[in-house]
Amino acid sequence: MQDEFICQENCPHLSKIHEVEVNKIPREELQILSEMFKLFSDETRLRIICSLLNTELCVCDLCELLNLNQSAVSHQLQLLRSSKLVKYRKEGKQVYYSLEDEHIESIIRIALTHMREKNGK
Amino acid sequence: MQDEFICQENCPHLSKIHEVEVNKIPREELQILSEMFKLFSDETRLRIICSLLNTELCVCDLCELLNLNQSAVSHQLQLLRSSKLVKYRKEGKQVYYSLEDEHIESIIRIALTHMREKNGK
DNA sequence: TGAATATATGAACAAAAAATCATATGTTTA
DNA sequence: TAAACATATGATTTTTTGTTCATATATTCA
Repeated sequence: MQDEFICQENCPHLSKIHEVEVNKIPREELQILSEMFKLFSDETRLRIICSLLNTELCVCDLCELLNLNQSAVSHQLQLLRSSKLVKYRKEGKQVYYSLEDEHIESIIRIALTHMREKNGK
Repeated sequence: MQDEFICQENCPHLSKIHEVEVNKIPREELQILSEMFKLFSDETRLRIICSLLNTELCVCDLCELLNLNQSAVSHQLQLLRSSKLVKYRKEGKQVYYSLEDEHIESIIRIALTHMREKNGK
């Protein structure tokens, strides 16, 4: 994982590097962040999240909406749950899922804006 | 990928499902979005992105900062480039990378806020 | 022009994650 | 309490993704 070969001349730019070092977000936070983004990075999970933007839904609704089998949906919900992106409540046989908070919607909205600017017509 | 078994009784909730269907973000957009989030989902790439939050850096600076070899960094930059998250300019032998726009910083900031609320002490 | 430098990239390998399958758990109702 | 139903979960297989190694490209400078 380590390198032997590193630039020598005017590169690397030591003062810049120092500045970035000083202002950097702690490594542990970045690790948690990357795990969070990982949850948004799978299309199935993203579809689940977006389906929950305006309403709560039970597992079965999600299967129907996403045209996926129950096991796949439950496995993904498990991941979303354990990272606190969704919460759930039980009612009889059913389990209703909803988004944990409003940040999630904000993130989706901004990402959409960026995406439409960059990739949109 | 498909299911034989789908809930039958009061579930699925047809009117809810219909509402979600109507308001849903188009599938192709979600696919692009998920690819974008995928770029944020790897810790190495996230470290690259965050290093670029306030300044442009050349490949070699990034190697030094992240303590990674040049090939690994270049491969990740290639991904970030092809999804238009970073741009670059060449100056002599060096190539300077910077973030494409401000949305990227916004996304990081909001995600950080969410994360600190949920996981912070 | 040839050597040194900075970066890019193809291929191979290793690690991680998603889907599937089988089955378990927990709730309702006949 | 047994059957039906809704969901969860462990194990396995398949697919994706990241890193490394080797090498290619492009720029500078002697």
